[in-house]
Amino acid sequence: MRTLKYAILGLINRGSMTGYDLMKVFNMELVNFWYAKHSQIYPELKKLSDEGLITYETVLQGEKLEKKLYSLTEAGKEAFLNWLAKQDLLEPTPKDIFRLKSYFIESMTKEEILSQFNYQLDQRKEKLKKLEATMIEHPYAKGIIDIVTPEYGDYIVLKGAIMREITYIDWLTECINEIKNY
Amino acid sequence: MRTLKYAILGLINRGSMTGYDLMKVFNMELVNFWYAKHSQIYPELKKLSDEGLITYETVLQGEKLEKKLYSLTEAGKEAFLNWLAKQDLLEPTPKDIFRLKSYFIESMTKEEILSQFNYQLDQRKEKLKKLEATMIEHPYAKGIIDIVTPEYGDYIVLKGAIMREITYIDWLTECINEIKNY
DNA sequence: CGACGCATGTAAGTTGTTACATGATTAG
DNA sequence: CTAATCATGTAACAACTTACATGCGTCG
Repeated sequence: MRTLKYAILGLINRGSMTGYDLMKVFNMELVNFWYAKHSQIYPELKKLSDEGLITYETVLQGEKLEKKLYSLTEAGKEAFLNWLAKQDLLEPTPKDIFRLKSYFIESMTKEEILSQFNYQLDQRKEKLKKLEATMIEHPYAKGIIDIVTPEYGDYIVLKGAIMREITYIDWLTECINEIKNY
Repeated sequence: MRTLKYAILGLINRGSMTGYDLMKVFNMELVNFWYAKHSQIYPELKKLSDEGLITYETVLQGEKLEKKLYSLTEAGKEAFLNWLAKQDLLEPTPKDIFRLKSYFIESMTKEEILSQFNYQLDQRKEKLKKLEATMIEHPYAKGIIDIVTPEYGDYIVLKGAIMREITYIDWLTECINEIKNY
């Protein structure tokens, strides 16, 4: 489905970027729903360039270091908007190793189970704390709602990530309590 | 990380199965946290066999149709239990195309946004209904809790899947209301 | 006897990860 | 000056999907 393609087009649509910029955005801002390594990004940029969806101008960083600043062509913008407007069927449920292990819970001792669940819980709580810290910094956290700025997209996906994390924590906690009382 | 390998070992550990059985279990019972096509399962079974983790006996179904009934070797059982007991760091957050599109919400019109979110909501509600119907059928739904049977694993992952779906629906609903009132 | 499900496999292609490879710039 | 970060790429491999390919069993 070439999702990476459209993720890149969408980001460049927000403003011209280099491959390195894209890498940082993927692995810092979008990491809660999409990401990619630079080794996947650079070849994809080459491909999009060949397809005529993006162009670049070479910019000098300092004396020698060349970087490629990409922007969308008209065709690129159109391709992105078509993808965005297309209604998709539900994706297959994401894979989850911890849930898989939980499915096999009968093969663990009570101690092992509690140790596994508590470790998972600690990590999830840590992650939630970081997400909530990001939310506090967010301009929209104060109740300003203007849905036609990029910040609104940032905001709703962040809210979704927090809700998802809380639910995972609730599930772990319920399981732990049930197992403890057994 | 060879997760499919351990998923298969875990399922065969519950009882001898054929490749076809595994396919059905993956795509019906485990589908909420792991799955695989038969084209991935058969080569993996071959590999596990070569590694000495599983063996099979050929069984006749009818007059001519041969099927391979797989079971774990001692080494296979050990490999599975070691994997199960190993504590893992949090996986990267699963990718999600709908959240990605939501991130780019500023490039959609209000009508497009509402249409997208409502379509997603309908599908998610449909899915939740199916999960809840499965839960009603489940022996553990009545409150019997015995954590040392395979059914307990089934039960907690199903509960987790329902909680996850409800949260997704809540998120969509909140977004829709916010956008409607804008 | 026809349709659907059982049963097993391979081939080609896409997506994503890990490792290899190189060099410039900037902040302390 | 040196470590971290900026910057761009390729190669090999692993995981996964789609399509190709075949044939038996069972139910109506």
